[in-house]
Amino acid sequence: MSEPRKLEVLRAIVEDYVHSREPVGSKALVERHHLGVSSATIRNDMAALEDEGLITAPHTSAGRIPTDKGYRLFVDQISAVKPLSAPERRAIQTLLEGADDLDDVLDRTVRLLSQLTNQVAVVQYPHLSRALVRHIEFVLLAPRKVLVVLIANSGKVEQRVIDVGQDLGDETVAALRTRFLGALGGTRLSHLAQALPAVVAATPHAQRQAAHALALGLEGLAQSSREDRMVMAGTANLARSNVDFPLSIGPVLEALEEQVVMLRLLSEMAQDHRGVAVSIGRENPYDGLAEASVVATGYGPDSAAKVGILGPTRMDYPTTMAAVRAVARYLSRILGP
Amino acid sequence: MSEPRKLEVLRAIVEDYVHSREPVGSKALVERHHLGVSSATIRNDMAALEDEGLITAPHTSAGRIPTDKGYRLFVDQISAVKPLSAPERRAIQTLLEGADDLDDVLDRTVRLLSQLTNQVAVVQYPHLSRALVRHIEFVLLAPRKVLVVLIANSGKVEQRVIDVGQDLGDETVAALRTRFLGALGGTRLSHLAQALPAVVAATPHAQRQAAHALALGLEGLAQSSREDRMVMAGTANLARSNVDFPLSIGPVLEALEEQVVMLRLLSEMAQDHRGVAVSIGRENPYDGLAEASVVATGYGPDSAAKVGILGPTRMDYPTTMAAVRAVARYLSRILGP
DNA sequence: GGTTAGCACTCGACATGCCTAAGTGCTAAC
DNA sequence: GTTAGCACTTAGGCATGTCGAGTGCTAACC
Repeated sequence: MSEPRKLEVLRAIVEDYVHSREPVGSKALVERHHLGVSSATIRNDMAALEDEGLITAPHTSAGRIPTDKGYRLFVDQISAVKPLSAPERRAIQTLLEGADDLDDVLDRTVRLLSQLTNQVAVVQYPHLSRALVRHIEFVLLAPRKVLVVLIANSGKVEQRVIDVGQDLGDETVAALRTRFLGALGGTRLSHLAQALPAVVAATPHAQRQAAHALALGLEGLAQSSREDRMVMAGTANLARSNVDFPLSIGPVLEALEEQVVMLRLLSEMAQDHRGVAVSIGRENPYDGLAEASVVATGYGPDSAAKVGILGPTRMDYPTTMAAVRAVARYLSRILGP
Repeated sequence: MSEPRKLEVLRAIVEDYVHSREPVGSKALVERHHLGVSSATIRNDMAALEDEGLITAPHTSAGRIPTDKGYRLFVDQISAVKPLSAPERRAIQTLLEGADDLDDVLDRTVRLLSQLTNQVAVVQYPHLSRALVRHIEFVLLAPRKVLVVLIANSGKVEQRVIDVGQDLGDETVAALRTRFLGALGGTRLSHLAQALPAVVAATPHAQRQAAHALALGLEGLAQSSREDRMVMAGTANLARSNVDFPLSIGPVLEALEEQVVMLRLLSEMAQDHRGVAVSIGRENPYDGLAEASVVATGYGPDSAAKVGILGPTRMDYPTTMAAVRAVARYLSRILGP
């Protein structure tokens, strides 16, 4: 029994099953692939693969389907990343280049990626720890409520309403704004937290409380903007692949809606040597995704922000990985300097 | 055959069917409701109701289920809005009062509403045609790219990157900003479009092109912020009520994802005398929602922005309508002055 | 030792036939 | 206008039988 052929059999099983959605048997295998041996031999190989936990039979007399472990081996050792077709590349390029806004870019990206892969696409907002403070604005909404706006030179705008804890007038707010902006304009967002105490300390005693509240607000904005939001598209694709989620797509939708879950998942995934991270079935920390796989990769500076897709474990990994990687590259280029 | 009893029969059918999800027959009807007549009489009434297109039989020997038209009559004439339970009221109040940010308020609102009704909840961002221009900021990102930020006194911030069509320096941008802000600060957003040409006309000839582009950008922001975004929660509820969407929930998810569709739908719905708008099944202009109903109402000033839910036509309308109305009221109160 | 042919066995998928329960529509009597 | 009774329709459950795909095992083969 030769090792290489066993891997070849696994590859064939994965490919056929992904293609047909039906358990694949030994006979069909020798017919569709020219393996050079008889079905009986394949049966022996399959029994070995089953012993190793790489494939499993849904019931006694059915073909085999890959397990999570089988997919993992397939992704890690067997599959080659398929290059995208020329039209696909062109579509990515033209579509993404038409965008102006950051929101617009990300929106187009997820739509594109979901269409390309027929899965749910997600993209995380880019981090901006490297960005500089471009502008700070305080807007008095009510005597004690101030809208704090932080504009970074990267083009990102963050805002939040905070309670300053004391009544303020328009002039005071304007003065505070000038003070903060003068001291902090041009500061790196990542250094904002260290620079803030000095500004607060320098304010007149009467405004100290408000200044403190405002500083906290700004710090929160700089912080939260790091890994806050994500955009999503193509949830309807989940419904189409209804059959692939035996129980229901409910838990999957819940996971997608709980952005915290998805963001943690994305950030915890480690990219492999080819620059793409894959998390398969029960490898996912979240139970609702036990029958789903996530394919993701980083983009932008440090590849810190993530873009990826989510679909059933039974997916075409090589093609999907290629699409995710290609989109991430174009995205990096567009957002790059 | 008495008219009042016929309506009573329809009411009973709707209530039983919503409760049991099974076609309801004449015999079960007289047992569960004390109608004071025999099943044969009910059968005659049901035949009449079927002739009028208010109910229908899935197959020859099954009970009847309400048609869209039947639900419509039920909602319009028969049902009484159920008041919420005291705990529910308290939950709404405490949950919504803990919020600070506008984003936060809307986010909590949809989550709450989706839990309350077990449906998908949507809420549209409040309009700000009445709001005033609080601040305008131009940030030079690249020689020809400027980030335009419009801050309204309502606390809403809109942003967009535009191509100004000519190379600009930092000083020029600062000058333009001062010019625009000076001329437009305090203007109503709804009057912005009228006020802009004068500002453009007053700029030096060398900056005219950029000023024009910036004006267009600002106009777009004031415009788009009207009915731009919406927030959504509870899509997982769709999966739970799988059975109620015979074909698939795919088209429904598509509609929800195409925010334009939902926003138009919401804004086109007319509220009835009780202040709630209901759109049932095929009444919806969008084909994908042929088996869904939308219950919505306005909130905030002029009730211009909408909040509501989407679910299967087979839903508990009275309770749902009560929940939507209650949440809208609390929302108005929180966002009010 | 690895490979192959052959065979008994298992089990899901499908078709058939039968029966029951639910519900209807109609008619004739009240 | 209401009711009782009855013939009729049909979905769904259940038992049964058949078919085909696929497996595991054994014995023979290279």
